[in-house]
Amino acid sequence: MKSNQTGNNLPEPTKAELEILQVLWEFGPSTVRFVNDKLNSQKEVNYTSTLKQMQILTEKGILKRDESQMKHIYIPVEAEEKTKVQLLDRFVNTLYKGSASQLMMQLLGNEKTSKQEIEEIKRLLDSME
Amino acid sequence: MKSNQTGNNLPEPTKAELEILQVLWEFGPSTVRFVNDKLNSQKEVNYTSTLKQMQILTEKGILKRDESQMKHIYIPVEAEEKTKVQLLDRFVNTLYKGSASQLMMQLLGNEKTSKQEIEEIKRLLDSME
DNA sequence: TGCAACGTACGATAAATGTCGTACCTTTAA
DNA sequence: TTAAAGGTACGACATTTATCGTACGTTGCA
Repeated sequence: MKSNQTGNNLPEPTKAELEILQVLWEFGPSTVRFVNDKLNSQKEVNYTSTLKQMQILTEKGILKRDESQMKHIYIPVEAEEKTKVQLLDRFVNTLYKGSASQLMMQLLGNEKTSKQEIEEIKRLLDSME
Repeated sequence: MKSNQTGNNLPEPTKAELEILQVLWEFGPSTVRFVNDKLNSQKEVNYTSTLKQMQILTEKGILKRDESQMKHIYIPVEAEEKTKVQLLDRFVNTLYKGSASQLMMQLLGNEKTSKQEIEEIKRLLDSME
C-alpha cells in the first residue's frame, strides 16, 4: 500500500483518457465511433484503440454505458465540473502546497493571461461578497 | 512525430520526477543521498531508485550536475518559477482551453479554498492596478 | 593495508499506458 | 439469403514509467 503527501488516490484519468472525457463533456453521451472521429480531427488514432480506452474507462468506473442498442452509448459517471475540481485540487496541492493564492499569482504573472481575463476575475471576486 | 492540441511538447516531468524537483527547489542543489532522505520522510524508496531517477532527469536535461567531487551535486536547470509556469500553462490549456478566469472560478468555488486565501487574492489583484 | 562505509553505473524487471490486429456478432440492402 | 458495412470483444505488443539488485570504484580510519 502506498500513499502520497496529499492523500490523493483518485482513479487518475490519464492523458489519453482525458481527451476522451473532453469529447463526452463537450458533446454529451456518444458512441465510440463519434468520439473516435472527434479525436481524429486532432490526431490520428485507430478506432479500436479508442474503443479499448473507453472500455477500460468503463472498467475503472469513470464511464458507464448504455448497452441496450448495438451502438453502445458512453456517459461520464461524474460531471465535468466535479472531475475538474478534483484535478485542480490535486494540481494545487502538488505544485503549490494547497495555496490557491500562490497559483493565482503565477496565473496573473503569466504573459498569456490577458487583461481581459484579469478583468473578468476581478468582476468575479467582487460578485462574491 | 506526434503533437497535441496546445502544441506543448515540453519534456514533461513525471510524478516521481516532480517529487525530486520539489526537494531541490526547496533545499537547493543537493546530493542523491540528501534527496533520497527527504523523499523517505514521506514514502519508502530505495537509494538507487532515486539515483536512477536523478540520472534520467539529467539525461533529459532537466537537471545538471557537478561531478567535480565524488558526491555529485544535482541542480535544476530551470528555476522553480519557470517550470511551474510551464506546468500551469499546460494545465490551463488542457482543462480550461486556456481560460484563466474559468480556472479561477473553480478555485474560488472550492470548499478548500479558505476565506483567507480569497482575501489574499483580492489584495493581490488590487495591488496590480 | 585492508575493510567497512558510502558513492556511482547500469541492466533486469514490473507495472502502467497506449495502440492495434483479428475474431466474431449484427444489421441491412441487393 | 447472403455479403458488405459497421459494431464489440479481447489478446498481443511496444513504450514509458518506476523500482531495485548487483557490480564496482573511492575514501578514511582501525
